[in-house]
This record gives sequence, C-alpha cells and structure tokens, in this order.
Amino acid sequence: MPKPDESPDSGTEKKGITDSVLFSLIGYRLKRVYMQIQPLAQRVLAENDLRVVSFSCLSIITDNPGIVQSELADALQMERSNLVVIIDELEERGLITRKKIPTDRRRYALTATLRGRHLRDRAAAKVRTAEDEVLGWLDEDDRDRLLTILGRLERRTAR
Amino acid sequence: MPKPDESPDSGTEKKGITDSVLFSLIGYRLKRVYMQIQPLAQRVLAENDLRVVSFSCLSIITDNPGIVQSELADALQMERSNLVVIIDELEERGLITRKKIPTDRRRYALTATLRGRHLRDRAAAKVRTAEDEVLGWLDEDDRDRLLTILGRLERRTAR
DNA sequence: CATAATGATTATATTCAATAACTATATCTG
DNA sequence: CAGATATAGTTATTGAATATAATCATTATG
Repeated sequence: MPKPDESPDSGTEKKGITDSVLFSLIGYRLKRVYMQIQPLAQRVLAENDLRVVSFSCLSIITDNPGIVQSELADALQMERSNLVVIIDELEERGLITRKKIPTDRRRYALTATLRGRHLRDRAAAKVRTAEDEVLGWLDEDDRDRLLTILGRLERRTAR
Repeated sequence: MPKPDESPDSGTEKKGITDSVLFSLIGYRLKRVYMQIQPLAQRVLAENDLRVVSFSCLSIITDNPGIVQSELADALQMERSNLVVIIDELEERGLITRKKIPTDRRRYALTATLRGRHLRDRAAAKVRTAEDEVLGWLDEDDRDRLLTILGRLERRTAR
C-alpha cells in the first residue's frame, strides 16, 4: 500500500490534508471556487469605483430600462432596503436616473444613462477578462457545460 | 419582430427581467447557485447545533487527526484568529480534543472524539440529503461533470 | 545569547445581510 | 366613497461573518 502522503484523494492539497467528506459536498466546492473568483472581480471593479453589488445593479438596470427597485431587489435576491444606498450612489454618480412613474407615484423607474451603460460595458469586459484567469484552466466544452449545469441548478428552490 | 416580453433570454426569470451580461459571468452564476444551497445546509446543520464553518472544521479534524490550527485555517482558507472560538466550542462540547504537542509546545494537536466523528458522519449525511433537494435536478452524469469541472477550477490562483 | 519567526490568542474594526418601523401612495372591499 | 389592506421606497438598527492588529509563549536562527 502507498504511503498516506501519496494520492491526496481530494482537494485542499497543501500538506497532505484530506477532506474527502467535505469534498463530496457541492456547497463546499461551489464556495471554494466562488471565493477564488470573487476577489478577482472585486479588484477590477474597484478600478471603476464599483463593488460587485453595484455593478450587478448597474448591469441589470442597463439591460432593463425602467425597472423599479423592488424588481431589481428581486432579481438580485437581496433586500429592497439594502438597495437604497446603492441606487443613491449610482444616481449621484450620474450612472442612472430615477424618475417617478406617473401612473404609480410610489415607484421609481430606473434607467441607465449613457455614461452608465458605457461604464457597465467596460466593467463587464474587465470582469470577463479577470475571470479568464481562473477559467483559463477550462476548455471551451467544459466552460459551456459548467454554465449549462449551473443553469439547471439555478431554477428555483425553497426560498 | 417578437415583443420584448417574449424570450427571457437568460436567467432571473420572473417578470421578463433580463441580465444577459451578468448571466455570462461565472462568478455571478456560482454565487447564485451557492446561495441556494447554503441555507439548506445551514438549516440541517443547525439541528445539531453546528454552523457550516464548525461542521467544516469538525469534518477536517475527523479526517486529519492531529492537525494543528494553522493547518486547519489554511485548509479552510480562513483566518487563524477566527478559528479559536470555533475550536473552543467544539472542544467544550466534547467533539474534539486539543492536546499540546510535546515537541512543539506552541501547537495543539486537534483530534475528533468518537462522539465528534459520529456527529460528523450524521451531519454530513444530512447535508448530502439536503443538497439533493437542489441536485435532484441533475442526472448522474451532470453531477459528476460538475464536480470534475469544479475540481479543475479549484486548483490555485492568485490569493 | 539576542533576535526573529511561528502558533495561538485576544480585542477591535469592517463589512454585509436581515429586520423592523415609518411614510406615501395605491388597491381592494363593503 | 370610506376605511382597511397592500405595496414601494426609505431609514435606522441589528447581528453575523470576516479581516486586522497587537500580545504572549515558544521555537528557530544568526
């Protein structure tokens, strides 16, 4: 039989640490990969004074002109209340506009400005490039498969 | 041309909200799936008064008897300082032991007790079952593929 | 031996998401 | 139509998770 030092069995390489049980749990594995990618995105977005969440907002607003805050919160699966400051800032920076809807004055129509759309496009390109640092390990097939499988998982579940 | 209401294009279904740009970013997609699975694990672990992080610790200690705290912190990619309270609690609950290493009295050898190992096994089984609520959508092939691809991504990157 | 490095700890700060309460407007129901 | 109920946005507050910095004991190094 080989020494236990050989055949790391699973992840968490380094000094022969094994975690075969954790390694078989998808949640754990997803988190690990996510935690690798997230800081990369964070870093490049910071160059444009964006955080991941504000970039996500800007991006969805860009693609959905006239969206209102609660729809946005819903799309990003976050609390309406936590959106407010983010929207405030995007508006102050002239990246989006916030207009009262005449037919329902409780709601604000959010729309990205030209500047906002351009910034979104530039930032998205940067994030894509940054992600490639990690995704570079995958061939085209694997990349597609990953996105496809994630898509299948993404469909609902108990809230 | 069809109405923009048709062809949701990508995720974030609901009311015709599109996010084609975000949708193509792996970080975003990983996070969404992770955020679906994580609460499920959290819920079942809470039944045994475990949090995700303490379960992870217990699990790795179980698989690596004698591991020391800095190695554990390294394996879980967390700060040593944040481990302390978790280890304290696991020890107080009699799930692990913490023994000074005679050859290096700065370090503690962490080992799971019998109770700890059993709890780990039961908890892991529960988490696996809980994850199946989401993974049920995948056939066996997709599941394997997902784990394989995650494995390829997991290998290092700029810290 | 003096100094630096390491492991564990403590205290502190930052960040983020969740909750509750409030205002304004809109909708529903008798 | 009046009053109750629901919705959109906001504010303030909380708690959890994570990161940072300083400290102490022990070990390694020059």
